[in-house]
Amino acid sequence: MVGRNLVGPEVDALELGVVLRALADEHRRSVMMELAADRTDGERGCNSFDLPISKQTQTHHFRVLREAGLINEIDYGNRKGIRLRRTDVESRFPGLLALLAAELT
Amino acid sequence: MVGRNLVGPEVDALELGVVLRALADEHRRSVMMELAADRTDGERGCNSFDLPISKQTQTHHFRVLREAGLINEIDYGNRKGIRLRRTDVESRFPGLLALLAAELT
DNA sequence: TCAAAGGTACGATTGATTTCGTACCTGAGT
DNA sequence: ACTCAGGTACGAAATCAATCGTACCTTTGA
Repeated sequence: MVGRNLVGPEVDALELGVVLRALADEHRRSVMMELAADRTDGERGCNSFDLPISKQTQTHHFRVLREAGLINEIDYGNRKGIRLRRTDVESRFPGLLALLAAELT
Repeated sequence: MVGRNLVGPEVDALELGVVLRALADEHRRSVMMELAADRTDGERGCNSFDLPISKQTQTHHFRVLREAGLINEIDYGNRKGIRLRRTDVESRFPGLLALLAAELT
C-alpha cells in the first residue's frame, strides 16, 4: 500500500518555542536523538524506537513531533513510517540536530 | 555591597533535558535570547528584561535558568544580578546560544 | 471473510508547571 | 531608626502535559 503523508508546518512556519517544547520531553527527545544521529535518514517504523510507553501515548508524542515540523509521518493504515525533516530543521535551526546527535551517549 | 554568587551546576553537570525544559518557557526563552544576543556579556539587573509577570514568578523563572546552568545569579540583598554563563553553555552545547540569538527578530 | 496486529479518537486521570497572594527579608537612603 | 524598593519563601489555584482505558479503524494474511 502507498502511504499518505500527514501534514506538518512548512519550513518557514517552524517556531523555536514549539520545537523546544517538543524536545523538552524525554521520550520525544530520545526519538529525535536517534534520528539526528542516523545520517542515512531512512524511513523508520515507529516501533523501532523501543519507547517504554503505551501505543496511545506514542501516537501523541509522534504527533507533537510532526506538528513541531521535526518529522514526517507516513500513514500506511495499519503501520506508520517516521522520517526526519533534516534539511528543513537544519535550514531553520542550524546546529540543532548536531546538538541532539551529540547527546547520544 | 559585594554580591554572593548563587550556586548552579558545574559545566560537566549540565544536562540537555534540563536545559531544554528551561528554554521551553516563553519568558525564560526571551531572557536567554537577549543574553545570547548581547556579546558584551555584562551583568544585568533582572528588571532589565521587562517581563510581564509578577516578581514572585520572575524569581521562579530565574532560579530555573540558574539551576539549568544557563545563568549566574548574584545576590546583592535587595537586588539581583544576572549573567549568562556563555563559555560553559557554549562548551557543553555548542551552537545553542547562536540558535537563541538568531531568534531575536 | 475473518482474525490479528498496528494505529487512532476520545475522554479521564494524574502529575508537573506557571502564576500569584501573603508574609517576610535585605540593603540604600533619609 | 524608619521607610521604601527589590527579592525570597511558602502555599494555593489554575493551567498545561503525559499517560492510559475503551472503543474503533485499517491493512495483511490465513
